[in-house]
Amino acid sequence: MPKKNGSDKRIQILEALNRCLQNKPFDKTSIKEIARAADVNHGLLHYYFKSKEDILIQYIDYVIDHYRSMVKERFNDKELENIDIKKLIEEFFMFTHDRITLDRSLSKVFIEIWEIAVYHPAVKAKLQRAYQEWMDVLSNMLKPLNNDIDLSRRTSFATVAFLEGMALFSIILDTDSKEFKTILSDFQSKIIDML
Amino acid sequence: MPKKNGSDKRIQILEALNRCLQNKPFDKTSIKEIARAADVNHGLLHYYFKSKEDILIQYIDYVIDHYRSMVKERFNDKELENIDIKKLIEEFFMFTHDRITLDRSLSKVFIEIWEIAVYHPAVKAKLQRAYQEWMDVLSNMLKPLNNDIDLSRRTSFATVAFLEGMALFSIILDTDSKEFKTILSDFQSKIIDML
Amino acid sequence: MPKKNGSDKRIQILEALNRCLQNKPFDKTSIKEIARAADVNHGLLHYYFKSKEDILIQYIDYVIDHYRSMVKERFNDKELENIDIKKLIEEFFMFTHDRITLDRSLSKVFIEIWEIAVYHPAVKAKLQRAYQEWMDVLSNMLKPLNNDIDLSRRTSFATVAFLEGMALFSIILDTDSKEFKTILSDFQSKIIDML
Amino acid sequence: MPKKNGSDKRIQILEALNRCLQNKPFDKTSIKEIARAADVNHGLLHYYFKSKEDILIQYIDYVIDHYRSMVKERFNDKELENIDIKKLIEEFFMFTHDRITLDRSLSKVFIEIWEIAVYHPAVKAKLQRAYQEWMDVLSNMLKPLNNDIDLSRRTSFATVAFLEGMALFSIILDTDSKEFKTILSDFQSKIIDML
DNA sequence: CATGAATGAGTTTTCATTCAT
DNA sequence: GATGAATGAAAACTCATTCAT
Repeated sequence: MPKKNGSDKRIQILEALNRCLQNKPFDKTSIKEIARAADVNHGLLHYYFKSKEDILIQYIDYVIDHYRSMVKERFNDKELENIDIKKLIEEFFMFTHDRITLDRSLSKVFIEIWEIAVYHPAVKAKLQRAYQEWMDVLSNMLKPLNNDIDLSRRTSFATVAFLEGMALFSIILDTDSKEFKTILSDFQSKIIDML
Repeated sequence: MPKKNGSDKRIQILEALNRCLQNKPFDKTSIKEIARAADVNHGLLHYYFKSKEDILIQYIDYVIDHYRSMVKERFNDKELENIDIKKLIEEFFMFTHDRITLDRSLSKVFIEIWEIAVYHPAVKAKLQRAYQEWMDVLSNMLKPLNNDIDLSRRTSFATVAFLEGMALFSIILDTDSKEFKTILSDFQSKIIDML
Repeated sequence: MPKKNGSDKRIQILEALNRCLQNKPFDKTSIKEIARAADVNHGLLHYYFKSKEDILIQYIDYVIDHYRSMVKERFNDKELENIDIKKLIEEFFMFTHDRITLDRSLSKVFIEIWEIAVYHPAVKAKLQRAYQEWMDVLSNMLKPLNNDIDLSRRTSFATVAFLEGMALFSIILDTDSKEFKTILSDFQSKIIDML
Repeated sequence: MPKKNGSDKRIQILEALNRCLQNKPFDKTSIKEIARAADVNHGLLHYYFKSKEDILIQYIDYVIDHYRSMVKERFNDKELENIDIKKLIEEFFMFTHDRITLDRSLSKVFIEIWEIAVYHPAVKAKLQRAYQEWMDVLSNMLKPLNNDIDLSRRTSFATVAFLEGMALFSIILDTDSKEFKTILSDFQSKIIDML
């Protein structure tokens, strides 16, 4: 669904918030700052959103949906059905690394969302659903290789946990980028080998 | 006159903050709330700490030091020198799982600290040091097994990333506790096997 | 839509401060008191001014500009060019006495501004400029009478110092008003005679 | 009355306040700052003084008494009775210029006291008494020269006003020190000539 | 839809003052 | 006389939210 640029002030505001979150946590970002970043009048934010919290919720939905649809587009296609499963998993990892784990701007935002989720049940539920989906996609790929549903599920869980840990460390630790990628792909090949 | 009562008001306040952080993020916790939780007058917080931020910084130091010393006590002992290295690593994982990864109250706090670190260079630096130490301890244990410093370092990095991802998921996902522990110990044995 | 009402809230607030300063020094006047005197919500003061200090600075500018323009209007006119110089000086003193030195409300405010200037370089600079202008106007009037620039400048300096001392005493000492005016006009005639 | 150094904590505190007032107005100087400057515990200030305001009042008394006694010592002596009156007045001006008008630290403090006096009747009364005494001393010197009590009083009033205006300008305007002294002594000789 | 003035609750912080030891 | 912990009132300032235009 290509958004006609500027046609939707709502999206414009959510993207402004995304930019703001690169510099400050949500709680320290005022509605006026978001408005300024979105280049709209601050009063207008209350026309499109019923409260500051509502902006946050819609923003989180927006981010999660964005990545959910990215994954869906790439891996739910029919054409993938005939592909070699190991190759598919490899592609999945490549995609995940490049588009998610190594996207620093996204990782920053996710650390923020984690923290919000800890204290905010509705946000927590959203995250749970998103992670569940992610694990399910991976789990379904692993199943054919070992024919053990539980093991596949546990392996997916561990893998996603590892990836999120790596996303965290990509922001918190100032690790050399080459080293970081080596660790990521080492792990990936070990997972594949193990199966 | 030994200052027996009142001498530990500082700790009392930091522990009150720890309790507060189980319910609310730091930014939404007012100084008066911390004071109430610590059962002291709110003005006193500014007697012991120069600002709200100072409370946070001292709290983070307190938490990190607490765990650092726990690890130091357990694994820097001479007696460990003669122990079987595989057994030592196993013990290290058991310790880490029980005292850190599975401590939900601690994990909650750490998600909060991660978020703060993203936007706060001094806090980030503290985290970096703590994680580095943790990785170094593990790395030093792995080295004798594979004689490859770089591999040991990367394995430690991946392991700690995985553990932090698991800590995150212990809070964010409502996973069955048994399943969670299984994933944790599966991973541990795979690591050990690999070496 | 011409902003007729509300457009002058800024002036309204500065004039409220002027009234407040008749009763209390600036530091003892709270923002809420100024707001009450201006009959506006206290939050609004932070909408029009970025801080309490900013109110003060803008107030001082307002006061100084007010008097500067009063003097400019009266003495920078072309028509003055042909007038008898002694008469002009006489008029200048009359104007100064009536509109400045004998304006008790203004003198009160100026004593406050002096004190602030002592510790506040930016305010000090504003005062310096204002006094310099005042001395220059007078100096330019005296010059034709004695053809000595330095003497004119020194006489102006002394005169303005005297007038400010008198303004101070009009507030601090409870001198009989008639006596006070006599001293003022005695001095004026002596200055004129001397030249 | 030589004060045995350190024997009188009260004086020690008042002199600390004097030092503080070189940097900050009284209202912005905290009791703890005064205590630190006096090198005494801040709780002690409330032993020697009943409130912060009491420190201020006693300080003002202390300053005024100090200068009153300086003048008294110098000009109330019998030996002055036989001296040439013009010479005496000259000495009086010299003394005043050197010890009061040109004492920048004192002038700073006096600007502060003026401002306090504006809003504080008791302080105002103290200042009135001090200025009255000063004018009386001068007036009594001038009387023999013109045999007009009223004129002498008015001349004294004007002279002291001028001197205080000059003290003000010595702090507020950054006038060249030589020029400043010239203005001061020019004025002095004109006064003397006039009589 | 858009604007920006207005509101008022809530936050951190300061600090004179008290008081037990 | 000293000390320094403790108290609580009051201050400046922020900001989400409302609303008239």
